[in-house]
Amino acid sequence: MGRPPCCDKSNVKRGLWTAEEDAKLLAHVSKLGIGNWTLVPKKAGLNRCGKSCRLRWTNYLRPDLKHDTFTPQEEDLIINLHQAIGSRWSLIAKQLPGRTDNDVKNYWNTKLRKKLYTMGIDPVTHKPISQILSEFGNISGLPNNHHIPSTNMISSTTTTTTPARIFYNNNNNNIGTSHQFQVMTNQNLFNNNNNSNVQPHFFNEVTSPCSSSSSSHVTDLSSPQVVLFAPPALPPPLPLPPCNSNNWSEFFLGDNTEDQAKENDLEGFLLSSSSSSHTNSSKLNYTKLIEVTFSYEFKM
DNA sequence: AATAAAGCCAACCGCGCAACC
DNA sequence: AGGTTGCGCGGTTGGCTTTAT
Repeated sequence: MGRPPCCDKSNVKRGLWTAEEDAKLLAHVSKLGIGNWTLVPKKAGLNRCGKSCRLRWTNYLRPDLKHDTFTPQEEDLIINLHQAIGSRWSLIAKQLPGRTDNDVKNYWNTKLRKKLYTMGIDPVTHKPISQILSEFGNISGLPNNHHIPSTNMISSTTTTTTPARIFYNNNNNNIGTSHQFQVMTNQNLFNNNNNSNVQPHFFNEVTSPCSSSSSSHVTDLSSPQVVLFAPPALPPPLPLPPCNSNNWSEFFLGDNTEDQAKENDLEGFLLSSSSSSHTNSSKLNYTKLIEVTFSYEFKM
């Protein structure tokens, strides 16, 4: 009963692929195309699991893949989409021609999360870290000013001159408006009389309740050298969907197949908006996506 | 130059769902 | 109808490379 096993896992090679193995797989797929992956290793003369072959092809050998570094436009798009839909890497990758979900995921984990931290933004919620700390103070019964920096001050460990761009949905037809975060070094800070009441603040890592990252990716923010200033009056934060995949399914599926159809609409929207140029259209697409997610948020 | 720490990314793991028998 | 596997996905890890001390 059922399908036959794809391979004998105890007898297949694992680990890094050699150039020879790559050549065999490439030759096989180029000649015969992608069929049943479980049959590929045998036909291609590879001592690998079919699943391993599929991953090698989709993440590395596919001829349409880009192997160069991510462009600033791609970075923007990833950040915006991550804010909108979370870590749904396959959907995000579909918006980036030539990039795989693994590429996007790795780039996010190694570069973009740190970049957002540096800009004083929590990469999970995309809220200013100061706001999270403030909310945490409220939740834990602490007064907002108890060991918490003022709401427009965020500390970080590295220096940068890259402005933070956050898009908020204030549910008032201003979707897509941006706020610039001014990045100041300590030297700038203490030369700035207008901010003389602001003191550098030390705090430990801010963890998200739905962070699923391994501990090896902890970011230490205990030695602030840079202070970020957010606008004094932040617009309402973006309501975020549930964070784990199960909740996402519930989030979309909600009650019945009608919601499933809406999820398909979302995916259809993402696919239809795919473009090799992410300059102006990416922000437009993103704001459209926010509107979609909001319709679900408010339905619950 | 040697060693440790951090960065990076390819590959693996495990899960949910659909397909298959 | 129900057990099993294939596929696709997000999360995690191993190990190589780069950087710092």
